[in-house]
Amino acid sequence: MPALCHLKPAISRMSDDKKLTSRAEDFSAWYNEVVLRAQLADYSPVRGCMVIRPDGYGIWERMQRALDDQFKATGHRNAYFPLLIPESFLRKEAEHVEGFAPEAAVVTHGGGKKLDEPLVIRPTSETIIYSMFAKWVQSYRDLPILINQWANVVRWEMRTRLFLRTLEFLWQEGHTAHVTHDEAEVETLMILGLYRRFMEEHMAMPVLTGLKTHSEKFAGALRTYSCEAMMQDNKALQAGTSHNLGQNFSRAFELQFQSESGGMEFAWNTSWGVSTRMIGGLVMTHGDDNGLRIPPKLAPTEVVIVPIWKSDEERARLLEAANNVKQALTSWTGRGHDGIRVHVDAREGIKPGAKYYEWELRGVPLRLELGPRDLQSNSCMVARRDGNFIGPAPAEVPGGKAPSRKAVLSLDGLPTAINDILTTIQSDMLAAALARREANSHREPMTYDTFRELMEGDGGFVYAGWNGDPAIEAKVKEETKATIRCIPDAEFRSKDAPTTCMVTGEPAKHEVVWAKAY
RNA sequence: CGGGGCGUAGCGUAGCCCGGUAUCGCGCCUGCUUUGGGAGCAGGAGGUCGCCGGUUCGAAUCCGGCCGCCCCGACCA
Repeated sequence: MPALCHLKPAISRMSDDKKLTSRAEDFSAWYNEVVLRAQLADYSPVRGCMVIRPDGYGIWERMQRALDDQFKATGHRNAYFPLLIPESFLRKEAEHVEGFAPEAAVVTHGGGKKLDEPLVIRPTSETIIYSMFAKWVQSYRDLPILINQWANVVRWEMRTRLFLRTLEFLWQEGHTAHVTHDEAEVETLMILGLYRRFMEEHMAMPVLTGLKTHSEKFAGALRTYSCEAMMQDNKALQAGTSHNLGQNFSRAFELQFQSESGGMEFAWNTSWGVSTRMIGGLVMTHGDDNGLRIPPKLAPTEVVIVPIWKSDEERARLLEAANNVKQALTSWTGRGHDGIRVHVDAREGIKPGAKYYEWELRGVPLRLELGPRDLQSNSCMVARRDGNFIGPAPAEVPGGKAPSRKAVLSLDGLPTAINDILTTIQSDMLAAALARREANSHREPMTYDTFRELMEGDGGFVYAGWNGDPAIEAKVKEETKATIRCIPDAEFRSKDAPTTCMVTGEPAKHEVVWAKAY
């Protein structure tokens, strides 16, 4: 089928070279190679769409599970609203149309006939959801409504990147309706905090939270808050958003309720979402020149066991031993009902070293090597994907050679030891990512000239004063490609907050964080 | 939509200027020897050279048209 000829990834020097393009050499080529070769995703026959492969989807499933538990714990329930939305719905909220009309995919035909009214494939579901809420709400007693849905959405983007920006992507969108503005604001901020904790604790990806400026907020929202992460090329990735929608959609869809005092009032709404884009963030936060590194909590496979044998007799013995170790780990109850997720690489005809490289590329946090000598001593060799020592670093090695980063662990009590190491990896990854972000954040007094040089060079996050004028924001974007990522929440602000606007020298209205962004 | 580049095996490519049905590497399959950091040797499978048309005895190669993809500029989780 000639139509499939464009499926070739646009990547140079991939197959004839076992090594990845390095991050320093070409960060975006590196990213594409990691995503493809770690088998997270592949290109689809349709431009801008992607297939999420089992290893990528496995990460998504773990993200879903952790988030879904949190949504449920905070009183939300899942529902599902349809993919197709009447085009007229999109038009009912002025800012919303403006924001999404250009990137809407529209269905004009069905059943072989032209439709009376075109249907839009949801770019987001505010319109259909609040129109339904309007049917379900009569009284303040019906509020709040706390709904979440896991769904796919379509936005006809011009330039696409695997996971970061595709025409179709998977996400979760929460939609709530409340009696008061303040209650909606509390919900918006609660979810923002929930996202932040998820990104730190599960993704090991530090984020700063804050308020979006008017030009960067969601079309149709009163206020948008976001989580912003720093990738290894020092660009910002907006990893999650939480919106206080005010009464904009309530008014558009007549979502009214009778209040305690008997009058009719419009409900106050929030919406919030995170998407498969987070997987791209994970790759660009933790990956190295050997490939992917997945934090244990999100890794579909936490431990890979590579048995080593020479003869057939040894092979049988080692495979049995490997499976016994796997059994001990998967059935371990030390962290509740979920055992440790283990894979035994029993493939023949591939040397152990080749397997090591492959599992490192694919990001498995911990590798366990099991050979005849280990069996003899009732132990195994363990290596951390993040390259850190297991236990304290050896003080010195004779001959000045680099000390081995593998450690010998006894097979007795192995699950506990492995679990401890996984926990350490998880926290070390967060600490490393946090240190990297801080090392590339600039809180020193900054002139606009210095800022421009910085944005032409290494980039990073720049904390600076802003007079609050959208025209200045636009000018900086025009001149440097950097945008205001957010007006940071209190805990992220500088101790000595800038008092003047970086560009005009006028009194600063806010301290803001500037960066180039994905 | 403007500017640039490219479509040859699963992937990366040579050949194209100077027409004679296709090169090499990686991967894949089989066998033997290997297996504690990317194995070696031998054999093998796999391509209507993006599509349509033209020139020609003959087109991957020359000519025309079309399609698609990638990169750079105006939008975005």
